[in-house]
Amino acid sequence: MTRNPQLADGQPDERLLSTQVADQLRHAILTGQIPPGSRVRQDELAERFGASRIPVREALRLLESEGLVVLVPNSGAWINKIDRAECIEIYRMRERLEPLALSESVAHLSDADIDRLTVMAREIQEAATVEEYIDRDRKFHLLSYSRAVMPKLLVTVERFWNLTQHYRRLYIATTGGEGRWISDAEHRLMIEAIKRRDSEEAERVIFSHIRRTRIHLQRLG
Amino acid sequence: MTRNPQLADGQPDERLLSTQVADQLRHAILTGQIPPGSRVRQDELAERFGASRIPVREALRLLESEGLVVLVPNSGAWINKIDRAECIEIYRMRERLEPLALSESVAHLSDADIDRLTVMAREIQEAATVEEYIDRDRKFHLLSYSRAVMPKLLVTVERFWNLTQHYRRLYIATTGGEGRWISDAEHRLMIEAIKRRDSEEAERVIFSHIRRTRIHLQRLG
DNA sequence: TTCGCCGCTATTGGATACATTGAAGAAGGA
DNA sequence: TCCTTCTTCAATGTATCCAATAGCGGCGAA
Repeated sequence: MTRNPQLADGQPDERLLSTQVADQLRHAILTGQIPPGSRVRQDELAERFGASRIPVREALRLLESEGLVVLVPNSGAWINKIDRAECIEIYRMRERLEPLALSESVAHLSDADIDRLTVMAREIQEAATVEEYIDRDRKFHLLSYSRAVMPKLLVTVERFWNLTQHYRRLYIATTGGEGRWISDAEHRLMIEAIKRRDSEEAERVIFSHIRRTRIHLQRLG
Repeated sequence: MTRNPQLADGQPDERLLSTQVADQLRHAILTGQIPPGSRVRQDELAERFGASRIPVREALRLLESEGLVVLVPNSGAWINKIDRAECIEIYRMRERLEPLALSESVAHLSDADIDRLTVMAREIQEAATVEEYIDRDRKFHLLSYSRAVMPKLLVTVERFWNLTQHYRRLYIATTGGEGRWISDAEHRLMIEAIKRRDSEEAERVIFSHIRRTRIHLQRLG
């Protein structure tokens, strides 16, 4: 009754139906299984997950707070179709926050982490499909930030990645081999800076990396 | 049935009980009416707002996503007692994001806005109580950012202000006249930069302003 | 035809009722 | 006395049911 929430680890209890529904829905959205702009009905989701509408509603509320779903009172829920302007805005926030995440992480990344990053960078280069690429790229960058002891920042960054997932897919699809080559080089430069524990240089590299991608997306419009 | 949510303005419909409950609860938390760390029971809130537990639960979920409330499954809800480390972390994110907000706003602030900022800066100086000070200071800074056409960023910044509200109160209470004098000077420098439409200088001033406050709070620990 | 009004229905919002959890306290033994 | 176990119950999680709303279609008039 008086269990201290400050001591509880942040992991939400997966036994709660609402979080299960939210997790599965989030996954379906991020993989494109449910396309942006499509409407989701509470009844349908409830049936799909074998639950009542209550946990479904709470899941939708959660995903709305993450920006993945748009709820219109008394009307319904839609998968958020993020427009170009919103995507650009998020990229500009990423340009400011991710350098901080990386810089705070650099000192705490283990040698094993760095080896892993090196392997992952190569695997990104070798990705054959768009899906493979964005999945590996995501894991690479999130690992590079992961040792920053700034939990709120990490959650925020991951949310931004989720929101721009579809645009990253677009980026990979529209950039030729040239864009891929530049990204791969930036990844290697970042790893080099990390190896030297040069957090300032790492900041600059990741900033440029995000900014360049943002500008590419801006030009597509 | 097919109303496009993208066109709907972002204002949540206040007629929804859950948002009403959330708004009132948020206000009660920010004013310190409900102290950090205290437990909130769904039944109590439901009775207090004359509603059932369903909208109360949704309100709690919303406030949890804003970081104001901590929910522990099958246990209960507490008002988030933000510890010093979390506060510092948020300040470090603010140091990165608010310069962007200000810089994007500078070009769009009207002359009337700038006059208003000038008046507000004076009113902050003249604030007699801590409550007056933090209220005016909050409105001053949020106005300075308000013309940035980056809605997500503005929402994020306001959330961070909400989360650190109690620590700003602490800051004002612990800093002597000296801290006040420096802040006031920084406000004036910021307005001067805005008047010259010098967004880069404005960025530097607001960065230093937040950073100095953060360091003061760190030293208190 | 086209515009506006009105009732219908699908869908969401909220209330009530039931199930489940887990923490405090009682009871029992070592 | 202290520890373990069981019981109990307060509080949350979920299901079901009812109310309210918004959008659609039909109808009629200009």
